[in-house]
Amino acid sequence: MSESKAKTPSEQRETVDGSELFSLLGKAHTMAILREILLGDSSSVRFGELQEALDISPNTLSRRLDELVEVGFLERTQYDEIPPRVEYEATELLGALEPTFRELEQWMATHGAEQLGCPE
Amino acid sequence: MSESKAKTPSEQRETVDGSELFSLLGKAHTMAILREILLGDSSSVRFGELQEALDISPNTLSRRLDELVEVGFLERTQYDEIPPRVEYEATELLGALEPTFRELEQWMATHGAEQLGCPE
DNA sequence: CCGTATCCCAAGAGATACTG
DNA sequence: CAGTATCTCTTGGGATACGG
Repeated sequence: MSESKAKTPSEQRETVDGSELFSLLGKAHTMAILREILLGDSSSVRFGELQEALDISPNTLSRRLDELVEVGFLERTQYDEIPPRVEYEATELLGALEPTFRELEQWMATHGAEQLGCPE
Repeated sequence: MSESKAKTPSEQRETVDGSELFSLLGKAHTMAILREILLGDSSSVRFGELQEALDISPNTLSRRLDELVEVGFLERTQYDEIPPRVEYEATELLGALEPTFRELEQWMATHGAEQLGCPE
């Protein structure tokens, strides 16, 4: 079992200011990504999975994931295998927000919004 | 007591889709505005108040308010007086989101974010 | 497989000046 | 007082091609 994981050094700031955070939430695909990870079947997701499920161009998805890691919402784990594998999963920080998240979804369901994320 | 109110006709859609909504939340000053109205002392706010309190240029503030009215978060009431007066207040729709909103604030307080909104 | 590097185009935010 | 009209500048996202 040579797992050989490697968490990205990730210069994650301990403090995140609110404006930055909400601005990130409003960016394209962010909510869809979080939804996939937080409310999806598995607790972790691979790059390709997201790309396929949400139909995002790789550069945009990459940026979004970076940002989410940077604010401390996601944790990136890289497995040194061939072919390469990378998993993203929710941090505790984000986990603490899950109830709120579900509440939001509930609210949306009540008011005619079909689903989160998925611009266009 | 010549009140002479006038609610803006407001072509408010009944259904709002999630992406549009989160995108709006992420736009500059949106959260700050909602915070001011939802968690502020008074339940209604005037244009000038917001402009002063949040330091936003009038055109941007105007756009933001329009959008918030359009998605059904705010209600605009115009008083036909001189000088003109306009009040914005939270709709029931937004009101239903207040617990979630407070939860979010709580979450932020716990994690080092000082305040919502206020970009830069 | 999981990205990065470029280029281009569109949306958005601020400054400023002006109007009902 | 409460906005609108422009204009400009920046940011952001999609497409595509390529790299470890």
